[in-house]
Amino acid sequence: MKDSDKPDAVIDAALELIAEHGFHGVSMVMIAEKANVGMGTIYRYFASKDVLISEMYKVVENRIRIAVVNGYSREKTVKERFFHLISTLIKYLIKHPLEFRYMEQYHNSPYGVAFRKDLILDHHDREMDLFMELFQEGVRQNVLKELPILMLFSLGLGPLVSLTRDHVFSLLILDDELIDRAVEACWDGVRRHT
Amino acid sequence: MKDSDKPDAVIDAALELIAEHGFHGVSMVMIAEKANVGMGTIYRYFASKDVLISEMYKVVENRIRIAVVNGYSREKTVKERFFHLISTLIKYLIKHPLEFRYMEQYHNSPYGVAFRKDLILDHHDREMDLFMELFQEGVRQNVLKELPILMLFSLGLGPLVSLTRDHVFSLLILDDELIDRAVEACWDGVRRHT
DNA sequence: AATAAAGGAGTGAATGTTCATTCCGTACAA
DNA sequence: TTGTACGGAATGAACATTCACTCCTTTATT
Repeated sequence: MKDSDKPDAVIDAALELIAEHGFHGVSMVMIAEKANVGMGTIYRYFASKDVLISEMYKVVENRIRIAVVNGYSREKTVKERFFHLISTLIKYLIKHPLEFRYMEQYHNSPYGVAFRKDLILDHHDREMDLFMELFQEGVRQNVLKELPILMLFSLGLGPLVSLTRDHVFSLLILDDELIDRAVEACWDGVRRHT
Repeated sequence: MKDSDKPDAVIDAALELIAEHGFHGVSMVMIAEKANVGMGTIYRYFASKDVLISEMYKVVENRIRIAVVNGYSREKTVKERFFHLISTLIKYLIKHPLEFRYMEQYHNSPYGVAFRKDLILDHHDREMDLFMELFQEGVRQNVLKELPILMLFSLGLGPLVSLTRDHVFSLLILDDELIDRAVEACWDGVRRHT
């Protein structure tokens, strides 16, 4: 065996199980079994279930950031960048439904609440900062509506979450064309109408 | 004592506790204590914790429906109706943050997933139907974008959830003017631009 | 009207189960 | 042989649910 696949195996197993059954529907035994690992092994790498869950968050968040930053250029127009960010994000999440479901659960749990405050108030997250920066620039250029940044954020990203969820739960099938039209609609929501 | 306050007391206590600590952060003992009721009493009215949680959903859903339907008239234009529905909904949820938090948790839990499918596929929910009907009419009149109804739904209501959450967690203060501007922006998202 | 019996709402300690976490034994590497 | 990664049975705490009991109200009986 390589220099320990184990932690990764644990994270992958946990991701799959939690996406399906929720944080509290999944026991450490279930995770250990799915990962083909002993109970004790999990605790060698993660101090507790809570720590495991938080580590998973960081892992997923990082994967998303990497996907989204790829191909992003500060040289492009605000509109182009907006389109790139939103549609890349939707496409990534649709391709990785387990990660999407995991994130959704995390954000809507007691973990997520405290986290959310830090995130936005302390500006610690680089992915978020990308959006902040973009929206700020958009407002400065009179391209976007003159609203609090956080509101632009909700207007631009709120539909994304809802749409992705519908797709993940097969209530709707988002193909590339439909995604484009959705992003166009989000853009209509945030952009300034002369 | 009146003809049994107990079940209501249980629901109110549970609502408060669950909004704060999440489904699994709340034990039946905690609920009983907060409601000033014996453990066994809860089980006289609700067969299990799961049943209690589902009943609570129905109660909250109904309160919301009543608030939203009030003042709604099929005679008004699509735009007027859209504004009425969305802003009434935001205002109600801001006024009842416990109910908002409860609903959010429910929708993002294993309960909510199955539920969500029924809801949309079986058209059983009257509040939802109000939106469906409105969007359908809007598309027919060429007032709204020609997109799947479910997409219009996400575009119109996605930001609402996100905005309300920001307000409830004090990341943003939504006054009436800001709400109006937010709904205006949502409208820009779904409406057809000539 | 006074008294008794029934019925059922309300209670909370006791139960059995589930789970996170621990800890000790095993296997393998150096 | 010593040390390190691993496994999984054992532990104890927390929890949902039950049940035998206590009122208290309503109804029946005299």
